[in-house]
Amino acid sequence: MEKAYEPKKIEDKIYETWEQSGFFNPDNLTGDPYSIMMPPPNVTGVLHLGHALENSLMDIMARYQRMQGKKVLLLPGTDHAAIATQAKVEKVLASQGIKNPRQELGRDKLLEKIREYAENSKATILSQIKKMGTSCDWSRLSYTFDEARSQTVNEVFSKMYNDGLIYRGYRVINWSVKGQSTCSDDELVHVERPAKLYTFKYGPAFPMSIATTRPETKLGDTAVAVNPKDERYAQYIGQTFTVEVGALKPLAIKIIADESIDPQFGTGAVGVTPAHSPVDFLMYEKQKAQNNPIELIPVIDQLGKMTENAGPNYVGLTVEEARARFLDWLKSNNLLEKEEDIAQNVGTSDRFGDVVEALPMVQWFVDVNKTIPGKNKTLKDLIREAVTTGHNGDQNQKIKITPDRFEKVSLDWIDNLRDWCISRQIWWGHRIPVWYKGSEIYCGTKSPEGEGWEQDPDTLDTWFSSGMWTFSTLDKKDDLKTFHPTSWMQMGYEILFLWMVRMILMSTYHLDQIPFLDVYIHGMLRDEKGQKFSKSSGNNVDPLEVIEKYGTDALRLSLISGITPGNDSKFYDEKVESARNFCNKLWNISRYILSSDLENETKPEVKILRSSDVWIIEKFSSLIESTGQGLEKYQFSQAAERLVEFTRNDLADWYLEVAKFESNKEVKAWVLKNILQDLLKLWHPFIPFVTETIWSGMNESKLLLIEKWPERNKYSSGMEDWQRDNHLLHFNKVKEVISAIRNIRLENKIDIKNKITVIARIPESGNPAFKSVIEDEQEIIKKLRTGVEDIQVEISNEILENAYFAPVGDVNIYVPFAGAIDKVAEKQRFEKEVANLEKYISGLERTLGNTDFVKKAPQAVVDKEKKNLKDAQDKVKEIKGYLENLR
RNA sequence: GGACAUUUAGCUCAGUUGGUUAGAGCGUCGCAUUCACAUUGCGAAGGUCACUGGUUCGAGUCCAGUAAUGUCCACCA
Repeated sequence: MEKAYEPKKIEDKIYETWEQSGFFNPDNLTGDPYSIMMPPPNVTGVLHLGHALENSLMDIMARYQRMQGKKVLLLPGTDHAAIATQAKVEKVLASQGIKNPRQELGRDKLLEKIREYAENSKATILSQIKKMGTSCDWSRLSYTFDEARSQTVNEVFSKMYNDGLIYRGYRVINWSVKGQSTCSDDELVHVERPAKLYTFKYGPAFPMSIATTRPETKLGDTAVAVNPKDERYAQYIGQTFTVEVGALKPLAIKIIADESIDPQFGTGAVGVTPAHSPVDFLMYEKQKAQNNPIELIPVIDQLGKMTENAGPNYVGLTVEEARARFLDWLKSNNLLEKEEDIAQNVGTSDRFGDVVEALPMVQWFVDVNKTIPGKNKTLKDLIREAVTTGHNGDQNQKIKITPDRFEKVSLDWIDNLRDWCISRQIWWGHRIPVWYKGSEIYCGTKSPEGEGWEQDPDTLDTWFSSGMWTFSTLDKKDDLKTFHPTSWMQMGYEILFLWMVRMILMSTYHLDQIPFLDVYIHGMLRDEKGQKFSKSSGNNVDPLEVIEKYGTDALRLSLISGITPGNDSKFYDEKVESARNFCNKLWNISRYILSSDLENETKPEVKILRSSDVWIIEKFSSLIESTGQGLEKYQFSQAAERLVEFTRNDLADWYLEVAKFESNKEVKAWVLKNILQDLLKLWHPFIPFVTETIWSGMNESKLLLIEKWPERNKYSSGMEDWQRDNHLLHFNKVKEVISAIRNIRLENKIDIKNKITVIARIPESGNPAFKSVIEDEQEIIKKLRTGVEDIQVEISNEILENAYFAPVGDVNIYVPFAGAIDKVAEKQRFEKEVANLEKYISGLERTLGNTDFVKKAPQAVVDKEKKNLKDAQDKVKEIKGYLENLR
């Protein structure tokens, strides 16, 4: 074995071995099915650290479950990411001089360009996933835009259409002028910006003033809404006033009542523009439902210009120009009353970046509030059910969200859910499976027979297809039956509403099943300063570079260290570095163990186990349990932390050191060999490459990848509890003694090469029998190792006078080394300790003197406290006695 | 405006159902080194657990309020 672990040399080779073994494919595995669908990365570019984190989490679970003997499917894939990809490619093309790609290239050519880009990006992404060591089944690789997935999209669309859950309607939608497409409510990013709030009157005779930040839209006003309880305006409700503001026709403004109007804000009266405000559109619909309709006048078009309706003075102007002109008109007519600066939240298009315009258009919508035929439930109900009572009230079909606080957030979101606009005017995406011929309309999975049918030019919202990811990917024979609902899903909180909820909607509607049993929400990665990673802030980290420098295992371990569900975490070089160091530590531990003589296949007899053996076996046994539990509860960080602690502190620093002086080679061989093998198994899900490499040096033919998870009972020592406890107690004392000796030596600057004379006694033996003199630290370790009696040494009065006394539990050690002892420092040290102890004692006494405590606290707690008190008092007595002698 | 989260050592974070002396890693400082490992080991210093009040025999932990920071949602025109 090399002196240091060098990941670069082996990682690719190992991944290849795994892949060729066929065990990434569940068809080659047996056992209960366990499935994870990889959230498909967008084909807009390369993977970033967030993806690396996700791959680590998923792969840890997949490998752990595989070692549990399950038939594990981790299904990889990519997402065509409709708007995101088209926007990206258009930007690239623009930078190459094709300023207006849609017009200059046309539909087919532009799609060709995007496809080319997407394929490139896909190839890069897939190779990155492999680099991460992700154990996914490449034979089931999926793409949201491939044949099989598109087929499912058409099927589900048609089904929803036939169920009347998808409709085509004229409604106000979010329109990106820049992208020339709609956006759903969830694709908006709200940005705060300074704006001006203008207060004005439509005309001198109009009974009230209104306030607005968008004066130009007022050319399309058809109502003024007031709160019905507002006495100032109650008399006007129901009246219509005709005003002349320069629009094509005079505006008929009806005064309507609406509860949502805040009488305190502005003038308490709101100009209603049904065509250009989602809120106002709601009022428009409400009025219509109450048979008290108001008009709807679009004054802005899809290019962001004023329409004819806006009047001859405004038609063709941009909204900014129209605004200025309208304000001029208000001013010159003395209608503008106030102008104030306010902060305003505007919705911008997530992908194109421009402020969206609210426009009325004919679009396709998913009706979330309509009763599903034959079900007495709406889509909204289905989503709610899945996270509360369970699908159809079945608790086994309830989605568990970790951490659970996201359940509440989801419920709030569901309550506010409005009809989902699913049609987009971009070209990159699934074409809406609807065909028109004259007034005829056809919806189906394939184009209809006959001539003259024309398909709807629009494409579907990308989330419509990704919502089906958990089942559209399972198109192989029996896969759906075997792997759905999927076992576990992980995602960042930022796509909770965009994706998680839509998967629930699609799966419960289409399959009558929840999409996944468990969902784990992870936080976002931030840089050292807590800032988001992004290209624009220049702090982007390329996972491949990190891998190149430190190795994949180090990256994986650092990513999952220090994270807790749902909370953001910071990522920086030092973290990877220490993970890399750890991998190397594990490598060297193995190197050492494998270089020693391990010829023993049989478990040693209980009676020849030393206390250190019992100790490490017990520690390891509980490690098996805690690692498993940690993973079952998705406490990745904690599980890894415990593993590090065991590997580094317990195994390397204590057991291996002490074992160097172990005389019983057979015991050592069995313990070391077995613990090392099983430790590699525990570590494998986290750091697969280094563990597999070490493993391959021990087991020529078999892969660690499919080894069974260690059994705890293999490490039961088979001894009585009291016996085991004695061993553990003893070894803990040994550790204390060794530590104390180290301290003494260090503090007194005793060279390790000097002989230290150590004299110890066991107080409770009552009659200290001193036997031998021990020569140096390593000798001490050896002696201590074999039994307490061995370190009892003869002590003369002469030695006692110069003795250094360190109380360490029940074992007291005297180190006569007169010349080196700084008595003043020692005195201070002990006085401090006494002070601490006394503080502790007085606390305990207060507690124990409290009758309520004795009555109410559990007996075990009281007893423990009593024992603690006695121990502390004894210790103080001893130290005080020593301090007396010191004078 | 609403909701949620966070606040513990210089930094990054643990702290399971309340149990009395609050932990780790990094960093700092000191020390060690023929050893499987300098990608190492040992040790020390460093914290009124944001603040105020409450519940309790007992609060970092539960409750209420305050402050700071962050995130999400939202139709103040």
